[in-house]
Amino acid sequence: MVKDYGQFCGLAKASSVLGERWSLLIVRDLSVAPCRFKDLHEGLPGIPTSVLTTRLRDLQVAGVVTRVADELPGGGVLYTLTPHGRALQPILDALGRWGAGTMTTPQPEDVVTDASLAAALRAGFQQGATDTTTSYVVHTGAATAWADATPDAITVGPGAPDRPADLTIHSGPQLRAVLAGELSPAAALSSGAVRIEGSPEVFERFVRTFHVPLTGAAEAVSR
Amino acid sequence: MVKDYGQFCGLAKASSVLGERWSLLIVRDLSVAPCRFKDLHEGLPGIPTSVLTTRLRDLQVAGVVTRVADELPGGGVLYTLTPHGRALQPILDALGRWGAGTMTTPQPEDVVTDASLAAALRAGFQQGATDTTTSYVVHTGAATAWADATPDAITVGPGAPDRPADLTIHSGPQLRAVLAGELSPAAALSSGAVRIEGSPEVFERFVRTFHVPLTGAAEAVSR
DNA sequence: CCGCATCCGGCCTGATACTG
DNA sequence: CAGTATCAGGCCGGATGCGG
Repeated sequence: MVKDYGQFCGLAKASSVLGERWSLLIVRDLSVAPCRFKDLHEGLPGIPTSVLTTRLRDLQVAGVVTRVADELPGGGVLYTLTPHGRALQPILDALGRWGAGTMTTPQPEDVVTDASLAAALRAGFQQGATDTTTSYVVHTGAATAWADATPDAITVGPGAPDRPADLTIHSGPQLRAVLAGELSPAAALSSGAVRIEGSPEVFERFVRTFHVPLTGAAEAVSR
Repeated sequence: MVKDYGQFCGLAKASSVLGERWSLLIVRDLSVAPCRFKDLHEGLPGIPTSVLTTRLRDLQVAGVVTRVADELPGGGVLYTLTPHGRALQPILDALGRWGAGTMTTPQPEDVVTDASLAAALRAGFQQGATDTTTSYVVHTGAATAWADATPDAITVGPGAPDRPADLTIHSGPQLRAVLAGELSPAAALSSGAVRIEGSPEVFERFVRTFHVPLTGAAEAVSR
């Protein structure tokens, strides 16, 4: 079904499963929370429904995704990661950090979705950066996600949680610069780039806990 | 130039750079050794030269690859990974281990290249599995690669080295089963599936040092 | 509505041939 | 050696339709 590379190589097999357009982002969204077809379609602006259908089927065949009936009212179908698919999470997080290393200012058409924000928080989590347990809610652009951080574990999810958080953050894309260390938390707050509900000390802890540095890698092309 | 996903997300950016067909395998080959155009073309059976040209150009623009004149006699052009590209190595190794978890017997048309064999050895290296330093040469199918293993570091390369190794291994695809723990080193030797130049004790050390278990993840598809 | 299947224009891939 | 040129076929992107 899926196009292979004709090599007996783990990376080649992985690439034939995950290398097609949209596949990695589908797994990303499912790694944050089980999704219905509609959730995936809305969280992946631009994906045609036919391609989403094909990818979900191929990911099932590859043993990455399962399709189960939704028990919640309204019915529908829930897509979930298998254990094999869940094993991709740390790899996707590492790839996300790598890709974030060259991200500074978003392109005009760049959007942030709930799932991508949650995945970014999970990827940026610095184990041992703090010795307390804190709950966060982050709003940036039209996206919302929550994170519960303990000293050595992180739990994230899309959207807003039911319970109030220790710190709620409202920001635009400048949050990227703060997490990269390019903009100090104090400056971000005083300039109004970031608005918080909670104490500035907890915001500084947030910045320490989720730190994604810039690696600035774009180099000249010789041609 | 490269197609983007319109998301301000590290994983989406990484996917637009590495997600196109052949890109990951090009980076894999370059992570093992600098390559000339011809080396890449021969190490990636089936890739059209036009696609290879396009990918190399896109990877240069993304700051992953550099193009330099070869100093060696005969001249030519050498492609190398930038520091940003080299940062992908542990991620590719992890992806390779993930993909290898479902690999058992190769398809009839599956080949093994020097670079993929070297990358597989690097990916399978178990830090701390041994307290000695050993040099290996592995032949499997038409591919050859070498590895120098210290207790906590691995160096690999394609082809055969100049110096003789502590252990030389000749095998077919059964080596995969041995490294997965499905076939004991002793059984592999006595059955003739693996032939070695060196001591069986060192071969057992090899198997401990490069261990890639099967995770068997293929699941039923509901439809 | 939700989860697809179908259809169509256009771009990309894959194969071959050819050039500096 | 290191690519460019060309072309058929397949996949992607976008719109529409349809059964439960």
